Amino acid sequence: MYDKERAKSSVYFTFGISVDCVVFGFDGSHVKVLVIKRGMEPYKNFSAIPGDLVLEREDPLDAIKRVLNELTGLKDIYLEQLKAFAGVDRHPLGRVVTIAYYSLIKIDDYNPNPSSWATDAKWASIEDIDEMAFDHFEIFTEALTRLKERVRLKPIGFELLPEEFTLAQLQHLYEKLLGKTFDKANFRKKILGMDLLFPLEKLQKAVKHRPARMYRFDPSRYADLTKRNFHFEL
Amino acid sequence: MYDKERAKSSVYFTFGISVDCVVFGFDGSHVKVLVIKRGMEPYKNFSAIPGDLVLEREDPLDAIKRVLNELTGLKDIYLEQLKAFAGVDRHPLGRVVTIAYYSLIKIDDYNPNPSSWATDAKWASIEDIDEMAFDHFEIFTEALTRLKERVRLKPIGFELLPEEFTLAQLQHLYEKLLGKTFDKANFRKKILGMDLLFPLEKLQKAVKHRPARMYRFDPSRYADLTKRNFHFEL
DNA sequence: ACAAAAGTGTTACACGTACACCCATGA
DNA sequence: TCATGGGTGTACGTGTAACACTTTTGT
Repeated sequence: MYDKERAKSSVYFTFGISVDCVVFGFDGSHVKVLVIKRGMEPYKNFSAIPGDLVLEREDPLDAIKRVLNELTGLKDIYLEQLKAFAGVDRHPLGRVVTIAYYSLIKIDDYNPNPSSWATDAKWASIEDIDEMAFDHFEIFTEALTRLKERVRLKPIGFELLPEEFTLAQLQHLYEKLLGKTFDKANFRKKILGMDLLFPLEKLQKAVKHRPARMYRFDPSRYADLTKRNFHFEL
Repeated sequence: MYDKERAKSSVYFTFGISVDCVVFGFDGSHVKVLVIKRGMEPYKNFSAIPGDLVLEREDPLDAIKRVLNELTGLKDIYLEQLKAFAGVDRHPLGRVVTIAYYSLIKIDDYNPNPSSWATDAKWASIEDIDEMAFDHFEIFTEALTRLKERVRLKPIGFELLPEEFTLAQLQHLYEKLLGKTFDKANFRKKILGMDLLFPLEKLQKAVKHRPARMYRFDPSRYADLTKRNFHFEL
């Protein structure tokens, strides 16, 4: 994305604002991040976080929504600002202030389609990330840390699952995210006890064992509970 | 602090980076914020958060440390970035990206001295803050929200107390910060059970009741425990 | 009938809550 | 000796941890 800078006036190089977004997904087994492969110098062939420069009269939040929409075709994605990265020499071609976001998407909603877009994006497991262009590895690391903190205190894990999911899927997600295991029975009791999940009649299909019940997160229920001084915690 | 912009070249107005810091303190009874009174338009006579423009080749973290040092004379203050505020029209004189921080200081270390500095800064109780210049009220609100979250999960409350403090002071602080009351006996058991506080021989003095024991937070102890997978939580 | 995962019940124990009580100091 | 807040012990209930067990499906 920074490649575009080359085409722009040098005013942007002396002082640019960009937005980058760490996009998380979950494929049922691993927590994933969306990375793109840079096609140009600097950092040619390095992995990078998707992003773009912010236009002169553009709100950064609009800018990052634009980037995400162009990349994935999705709207109304869960999105939160992480922090700004603004060191003097983070970009070799001139000073750039980057406002970093992270977002959570349902992985089924976006399959990187190599032919659809110029940048080739793909999902990478978070354990496999090692080096990245610029200070993107640092951004990724901080985003992951923040996600781990947030997911314990806010019911945002559901953003990474399909609309309808089983409790086993949910448990698996939390186990991967928090890096520990839960007892099945206790996990169910705790999460169902919160009264945040709406049980559906629908059952899992085409599994070679007893099919699990599907659930749906009920945001209005959560809003109600919040007013009554309820605090999600896992 | 924005007043300085007037003296600078218009390049900064078309695109400036500034740093602002929400400085918290605790006087034993109330959580306080350091506010300055603006002496010039725009927002003349409004309260504002201390801050300044970032120089062309200055790291924002250095910039905010500079501002805090100029204002309070202190160094090595607890400091954390909140987030960036970068809306297009937040500043009437031109686009400014503000990186907001918050910091915690021991209130005894800084008494606003009206004669010592041009800007007159003073401590205000967080309940009394209502309106501020620019979007500073929003910045303040978000900083406070973040502080409330952080203080539950990280042992940073001590940054707001003197080096040596009593358990009653600590309890009071948490009660004001989290907006609830704790049972004295249970609070002590919990906090002392964490093994983070070093009990001193010293006792409280000149109080007209039984003097309380003084404690000191032990950061090295905390570092140790963290390695053993301990997680602070209150 | 078997494997595999869903789903439930039971018990022991740790921890939070509530509250009563004693202690040390200044006036 | 009284008022004030420091400091501690205990009893009770709730919630978490551990684990065994039953259920339902596909092969």
